[in-house]
Order: sequence, then structure tokens, then C-alpha cells
Amino acid sequence: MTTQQSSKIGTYRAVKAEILRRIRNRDWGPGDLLPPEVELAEDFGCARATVNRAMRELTDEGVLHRRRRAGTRVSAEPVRRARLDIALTRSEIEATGKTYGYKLLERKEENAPAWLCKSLDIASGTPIIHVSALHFAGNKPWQHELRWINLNVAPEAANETFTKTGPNEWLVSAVPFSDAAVEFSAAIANSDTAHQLKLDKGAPVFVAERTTWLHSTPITHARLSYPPDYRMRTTL
Amino acid sequence: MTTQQSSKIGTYRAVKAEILRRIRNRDWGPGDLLPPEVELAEDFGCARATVNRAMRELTDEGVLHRRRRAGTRVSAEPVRRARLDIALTRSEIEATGKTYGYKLLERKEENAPAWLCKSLDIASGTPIIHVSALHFAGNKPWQHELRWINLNVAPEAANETFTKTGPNEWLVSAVPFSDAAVEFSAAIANSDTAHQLKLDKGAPVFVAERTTWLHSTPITHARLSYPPDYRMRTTL
DNA sequence: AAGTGGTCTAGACCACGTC
DNA sequence: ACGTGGTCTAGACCACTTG
Repeated sequence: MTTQQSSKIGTYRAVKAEILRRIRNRDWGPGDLLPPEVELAEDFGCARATVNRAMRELTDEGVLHRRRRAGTRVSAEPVRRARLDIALTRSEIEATGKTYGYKLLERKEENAPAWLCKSLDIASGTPIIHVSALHFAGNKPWQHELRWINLNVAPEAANETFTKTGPNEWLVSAVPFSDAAVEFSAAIANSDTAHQLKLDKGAPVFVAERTTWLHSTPITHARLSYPPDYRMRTTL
Repeated sequence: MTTQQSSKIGTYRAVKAEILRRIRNRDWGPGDLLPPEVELAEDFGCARATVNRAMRELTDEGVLHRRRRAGTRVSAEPVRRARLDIALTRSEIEATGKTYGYKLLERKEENAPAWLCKSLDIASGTPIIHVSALHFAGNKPWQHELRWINLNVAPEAANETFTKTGPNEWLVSAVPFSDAAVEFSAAIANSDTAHQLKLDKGAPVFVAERTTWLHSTPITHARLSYPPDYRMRTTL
């Protein structure tokens, strides 16, 4: 929340800080064109590469907008690129100082239900493992996890019981992936989830749905429900 | 969702791709130590700086973990660093192809209520502007916005009516900030929000709460409520 | 003490897209 | 066409932290 300590001059951090200062000071307002890298390098008395790194990072953060030949401008719309650190549930809970707990509710092998085939774009009849489990922070239910694992891609999952650790912990160490997507939404807990999370009927839940692929092939899909007092925060 | 096109050899992109390939191929598994930069530079036949950039980016993305002297390892827990692009509501809606609409519901100047003072850590009696507004995608209510602006920091806000454009659009172009935080959660819509979003009583809403500061001084706080069919997605 | 990453420099060439 | 950013190189010195 506080501006980062300014560093020695001539560093890319110092350049970043100075550019940010000028933007906040409105020397450069939204949409304004900044001088080219070479010029700024002279101003700041450093190498062009240093200015480049500073500006590149500011661009990644959504503060600047760059195009070849057209130059660098202050973002007219500061698209805040927030970072979400999605950790293992265990780590997330332990980071709060609470004790992590896990309980397997159900595990079954079956063919992927129609809605899942459609959602993941896999052939009907694809064998999967379905797991329902609870994660606790201390004694309090923290997350209800519903997971589906594609056995065609991760057949080793058939040997896992998931009684002591959750599917995700096993997956991250056992199955490589190349792409992931997450969706967040709000919903009313269904009766099972409400019961497991010890919520009243009609209580809202925060829902995260994750899917991962290895080279376009779906590996696993998870629906994670959190009680309404859960807060997901951005870092940075 | 698909792996990025591999580039010419000797580029940092090629190095990134090759490192990722070896990780997915389990040449290097979770927790494993990678060779030092100098060595990889030789292997790949490129400069150390090129390898450095590749590894630095992979570290930013949460794939690798680096410490001086200790070397570089594959993350044992791939903390998925998801990126959320938080755009202006207008842009977000227009990106879906729908027409953006805006309607001011209420605007009043008053002293900050106690809960807000506590939440933002500002003195009681701080003058603020409170705005309630609706954002539409086509004819459908998309977001209910409740906003509070600190008049001590942004006194110019007193001259704004917010009848044609929302507070956020004015803020981004008029008031610089240095820090921002966002929290997401699920809640039951209160009667006002439910009415405005045309939801049934007891319907869940997806809630985003944003606060921004300029050098540790709170500028504005917003509570944004979305209907339950809203999905927030990660990019990348 | 020594090895590893972190960063800066000076120079070069390239790629893109605007003018 | 040509100015702007994008990237690579080779070398150097520094900062951290572990053995």
C-alpha cells in the first residue's frame, strides 16, 4: 500500500519511480506521449536498456501503453492489472495461522456427465474420477471442493484414494499442465454444499471454477465453494 | 489456451518455451534445481542476459523460484499467478458487444459514516461524496455501484454531478493514485441492490470492493455488485 | 569464501507500423 | 521511409546467502 523505497539513481527501479512520480504529479497525464527511450536515457543519465526495462514493467502493470513507432503513452484507462496469487488451499489456510484440515466426502469413477463433456469439450463416455472433499481452517469448513479428473490424461489418478490429501496436491506434483483458466462468481449454495459448509439454506457462496489443460487436452475441472465471509484479495 | 508460438532460437521466448517444455516433460520436476544461468546460456548458445530474462519472467509467472547463491528451482507449488484485467465498466461492457448505459441513482455530500472511517482509517467527520449508480449492458442492469469519494483529497469532485458519466470515469482521468486494492466476495443482495439489478429477494450477488490511495491517503472506496450470472475471468 | 542471481552498460541490429 | 520500441551480446560489477 505504500510506495516502494526509492533506490539508488541510475537503476531501473529509480527510473520507474521517477516516471510514476511524474505521472502522479501530472507532468504526464492520461493519454500523454512520453519522450522516446533514448531521450529519457539521457535525462536520467543511464543506458537505454535500463529505461527500457523500467518502461516495459510499467507497461506490464498497465500504467503505460507502448507501440512501435507511435511511442509510449500514459494509459488513458489505467486497466488495473491485479495479480491473484492462487495458492494451494493448504498453504492459503496455513498462511492465516490456522491449522489445515482435510476430509474426503466421496470418490467415484464414472463416465463424464453430459454437462462436463460439453463444458470441457471432451468426448461423451470419457472415464473420470469425481471427488467431493472439504478443506478446514481449524475446525471451520473453509472450502467445499468438487473435482473431476480426466482419466484418459491422468490414468495414475486411479491409484490415488485422496483420503489424506486433496486431489489438487496430488495433481500439482504428478501431472504437468500447460494452460489454466479460472472463473469467479456468486451463487446460492446447494443443499449439499450448504450442509458441508454449515451454512443456512439459501446462503450465498463464493465460487471459483478452475480448469487446466495439457496442450489443449482438459486434465481436470474443479468447482470450489467458499462461505460468504471468504474474501479473495489482490496482491500488489 | 494454446502454447504460444515458438520463436527463432536464441531468443528469450525460445528459452522460456524450452524450459517450460522440459518442465512439462518432467526433465525437471517440481522442486528440482536448474543449472545456473551461465551454463544454460552455453547450452542454448545465447547470452546470459537472454537466459536471465527468460527465467525472470518464468519466476514472475510463478513457474520458477529463485534465490541468490541457492539457485533456481521449479516451483513445488505452482502458485498460479492469475492476472485480472480490471477495466472501466464502460469498456468491459462494450467489449462484449453490448451498448453501455449509465444511470445516476443518488448523489449526496455528507460526513463519512462511522463504518467507512473505520474501514479506510480516516478521521471521523471527513467530508465525502456518496454516489449510487447503475451500469447497463444494453437494457440489462450489469452492475450496481456504491461509491464514496474523500473530498479532502479530491475537492474537485464537489463540482461533478455524475449524471452522465460514472464517478470512476471521472476519477481515473482527474485524480492520480499510487495504490489500489480489490476484494471479491459473495453476498445476498440487499433490498435496494436487488431492486436495482431486478433480482429476486434473496438472490446472491458477486461483490467487488475497491479502494485506492494516493501516498497512503484513501481517495475513494467502491462497492460494486453484480448479478449472479456475472463471471469474472482471468486472462492468461 | 565462493557461487549464484541481479543489474548496468554500450553498442548493435531488427521489426513493426505510422507518417 | 524512417522513427520507435524489441531484443541480443559481451562484459562487468554488485549483492546476497549458503556451505
